[in-house]
Amino acid sequence: MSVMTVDKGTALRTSEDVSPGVSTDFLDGLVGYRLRQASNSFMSDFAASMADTGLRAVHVSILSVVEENPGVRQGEIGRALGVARANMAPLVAELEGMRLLRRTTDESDRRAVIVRLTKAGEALLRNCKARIEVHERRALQRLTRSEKETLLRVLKKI
Amino acid sequence: MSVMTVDKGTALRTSEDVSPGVSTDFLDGLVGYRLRQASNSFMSDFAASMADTGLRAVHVSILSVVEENPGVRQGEIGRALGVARANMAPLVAELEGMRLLRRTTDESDRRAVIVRLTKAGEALLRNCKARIEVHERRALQRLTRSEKETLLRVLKKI
DNA sequence: TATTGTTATACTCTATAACTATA
DNA sequence: TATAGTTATAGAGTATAACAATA
Repeated sequence: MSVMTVDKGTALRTSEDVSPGVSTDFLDGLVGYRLRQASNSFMSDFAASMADTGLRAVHVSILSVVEENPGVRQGEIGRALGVARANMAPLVAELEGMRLLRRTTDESDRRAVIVRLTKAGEALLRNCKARIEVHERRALQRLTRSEKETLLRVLKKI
Repeated sequence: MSVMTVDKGTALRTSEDVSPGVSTDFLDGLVGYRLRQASNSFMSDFAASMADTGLRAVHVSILSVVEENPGVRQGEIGRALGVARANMAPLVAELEGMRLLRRTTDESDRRAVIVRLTKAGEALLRNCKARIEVHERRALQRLTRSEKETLLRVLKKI
């Protein structure tokens, strides 16, 4: 690269492997920026490891909530996960289409839909959980046990 | 848009006041899940505090990189931020349309576009940085100084 | 009237392919 | 041929409004 910009002084550059010529010092000091970078890299890597199942992260989240709360109402799943009701409908329909869960009317409140895993849903969720454990270990392998615990605890407070 | 003040914003929503009746124990133990929850809540809160400027987070990131690297090429900004070239074009065009930066052809390589902030861009970026400082302090007010430092350091390693 | 779920819609973010103009 | 930028497009995530059935 032949074009040089004006000397910016004594800007220390840590180990940045992306675009070594460009400074991002202000952004690097922001928790919000780092949080989004880490989350995006984590999630895209996870999505790749789940590709052959046909499930995305949100599908696995739903299956996990249904497993822990058999007979939970669809709206409760959405509230627990922060997914709007309008977006829960197609997601749950997809999972039902894959025969991973069944939806039935709640007879004590016929507005509500009750959700339960099928055997296939339980089996696939078990498989996904194993992948998730592998992925978390791999993605966090550069962190000490203490750092992982601190990270989880601190993220809960944000 | 004339004089811009720093907004104090609305109440923060933490991850602790969602659906107490539904168990999410498995997800709660996953760093990937907590990371995404924290990042989403952080970013949506930040977006709200920026709404009246007409800028989104990615716009501010671009302005910040241009400020730190006057005369940087458009493609370099994208590489530094992890934004694909195809997506940089409309983003930079938006900022140019707001008269926050100017694009000129690099005469030493006429394929490339060189970007510089206008006075209005410098002024609005200063305002945005003040908002960001307020937002980071408020979003992380429950963390100790040591926790913030650990969080930043650990996020860099993911 | 309020709530559950559904449909339609829209905007952002991300990613890819095809194109131009320069190198 | 390769690179910088542009345009078009598509999938995923997120959000709101309008609606039907039920409470």
